[in-house]
Amino acid sequence: MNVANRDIAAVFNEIAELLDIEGANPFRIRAYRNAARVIFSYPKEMKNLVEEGFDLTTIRTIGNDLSQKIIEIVKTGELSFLNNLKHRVSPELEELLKIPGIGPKRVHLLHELLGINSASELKAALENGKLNQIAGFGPKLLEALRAALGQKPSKTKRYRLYDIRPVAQQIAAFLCDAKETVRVEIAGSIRRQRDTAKDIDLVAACKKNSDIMERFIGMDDVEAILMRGSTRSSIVLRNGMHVDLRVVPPRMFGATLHHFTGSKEHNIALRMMASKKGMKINEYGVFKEDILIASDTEADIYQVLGMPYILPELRENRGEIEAALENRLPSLVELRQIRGDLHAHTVYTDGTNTLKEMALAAHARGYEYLAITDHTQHLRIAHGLGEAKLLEQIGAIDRLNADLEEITLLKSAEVDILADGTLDLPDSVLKQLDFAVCAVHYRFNLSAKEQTRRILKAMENPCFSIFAHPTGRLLGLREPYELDMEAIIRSCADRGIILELNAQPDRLDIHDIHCRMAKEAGVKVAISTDAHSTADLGLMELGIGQARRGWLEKEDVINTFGLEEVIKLLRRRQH
DNA sequence: GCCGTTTTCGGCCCGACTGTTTTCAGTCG
Repeated sequence: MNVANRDIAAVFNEIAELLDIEGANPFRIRAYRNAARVIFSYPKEMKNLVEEGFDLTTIRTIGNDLSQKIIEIVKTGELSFLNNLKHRVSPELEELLKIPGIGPKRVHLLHELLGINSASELKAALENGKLNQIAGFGPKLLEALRAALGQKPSKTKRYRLYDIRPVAQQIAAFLCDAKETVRVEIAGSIRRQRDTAKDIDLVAACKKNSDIMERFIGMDDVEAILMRGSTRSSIVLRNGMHVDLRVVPPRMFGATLHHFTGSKEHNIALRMMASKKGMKINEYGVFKEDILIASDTEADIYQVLGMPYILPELRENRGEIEAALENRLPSLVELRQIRGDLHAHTVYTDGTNTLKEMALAAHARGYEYLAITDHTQHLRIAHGLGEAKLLEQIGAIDRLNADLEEITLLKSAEVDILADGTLDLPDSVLKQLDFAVCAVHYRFNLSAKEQTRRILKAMENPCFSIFAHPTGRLLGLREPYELDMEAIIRSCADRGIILELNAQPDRLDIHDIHCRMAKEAGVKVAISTDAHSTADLGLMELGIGQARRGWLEKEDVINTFGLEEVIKLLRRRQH
C-alpha cells in the first residue's frame, strides 16, 4: 500500500465537499480543507511519519481526530468515515458544485426537494419546469443555469502561467489608458507566480470620474459580463478566461492589491494575527479601533503588523508569516543573478538552432556558459545521439569554444535513464562530457518503489550530475510519476547531485514544494530552460518564478555561479 | 475539527455583487 500525501489531501477535500453539501458546521469543513492543503504541501510523506511513530498532531491544522484519520488512511488505504459519508451524501453531487452559480446550499436544496443527483438530472428538471417551484430560484438564476449547463463546467479549469500572464499584461496595459487612472496591477495567483491560474485578477487605482469600468467591460474580446458593479466587475473573454477588475481610490491601493494578491490562506492567517492585536484588516486597509492605520502600500500593511514586507511568491501560509516575524525571510533568487543555462538542445537532435546560434543567443543574454544537452540514442523520437554522433558533437563544441571569446559551451547530454537504472551511453563516452544531465523519458507507470529504485541506481553512476525534470509532470496533461522524492533528495544530498528546475511552461518541474525540500536538505537546484530554440532561452524567467515560490536564494541555484565554480560542482563526483 | 499571551470553551477573515427579497441568503474570491 503506497499512500502519498496527495491521496490523503484528496480524501480530506472530498470529505469537505460532501460535508458542505450536507450542511455541516462551516468551520469543521474548513478544518478538513486546511488540513488537506497543509498535507498536500508537507515536505515529508505522512506514510513515513506514521511508520516512524511521529506525533502528527504537532503539525499545524492536524489534531487528534485528523491524526487518527491519517493513520487509518495510511494503514488501510481507505477511510471508513468517508465511506459512511458517501452513503449519506451521493458523491455524484460534487459535479453539481462545478456549475457556476451552484454552491453547497443549492445542491442540498436541489437534492432534498427534487431528488436531483447529477448535472443531467438538473438539466431535465430545468427543461420540465420543476425548478421554478423552488423558492429562491428566480428567472435570472434559471437562465444562468441554462447557459452554464450548455457548456463544460468551468469553475475548476486552470491555465498555464505562460499562457495567461501575457493576456493579463495586455489588459492591464489597455486599462492604464483609462481616464483618471493612476495605476493598474495584476494581482492573484499570477502575481504570486503560481504555475497555473484560474482567472485574471486586476486592481486599479483611480480618481473620481474614471471611465475604467466602461473601458473594461467594453473591450473587444469580451464574450460575457458576469458581474458589473461600481467598484468590481467580472467578465469572460472569448478565449474562455475569466477576468476580475477591482477599482479603488489611490490611497487604498496597497491594501486592495494585497487583498486580491492573496493567497486566501495567507490573508486569513494575517487577519487572525491582526485580530489578536486588536486590529482588523480588510481590502481597504488595516484598522485599529475603526481608525485607518495603513492602506497606501503593501509594505505599510506589513509594517503596522510588526513584520517586514513579504514578497507575493511567498504568500501561501506555508511559514512565511512566522519567518517574517522572526526576521528570517529568504532573499529570493532573481533573474539578473543567472549566469548560464545548463540544459539546451540543437539541430543535432530535436532543437531548431545550431551550436553557434545557441551560443550567440546565450551570450546576448549576458551568460558566461551554456550546456549543450542533446538527447541520447534511446529517445528515437527526438533522433537521440549514439556514441559516434555525440563524439562528433564534442569535437564541434571544442572547435567552436576555441573561437568563442566571451561564452563557453559545456559538453553534455540529456542521457536517458533506462528501465533497469543504467544510463543510455557507456561510461567511456560519458566521461568525455563535462557532465551528464539524466532524465526519465519512458516507463512512467512503474510503482513508486520501482521507479525510485531505478533512479537511485542510475544516481550511483559518478557521471550523473543533474537530474532533469525529476517528476515528469506535464501541467494539465500528465500527472507526475510515482516517486519517493524524499529518498531521491537524500540521495542527491549524499552524492552531490543537482536537481533541475525545468522551466518549460508545461513542466516547471521540480515545483515549489520540492525546491524547499531540496534547499532544506542542502541540495542545489539548476534552473534550466531545456531550450529547443534560441527563443526558448527566455523561459528562464518562468523558472525563476517557480524557484522563488520555493524559497530559493542565489546560493541555492547553481547557475548563479560563475563558470569555474559550476564546473567544480558538476564534476566533483568524478574526482 | 482546530486551537490557546482572553487556553479546554467558544471562537474561527471579510466584503462585493446578484437575485429575489422588503432585509437577506448564497456565491465568490
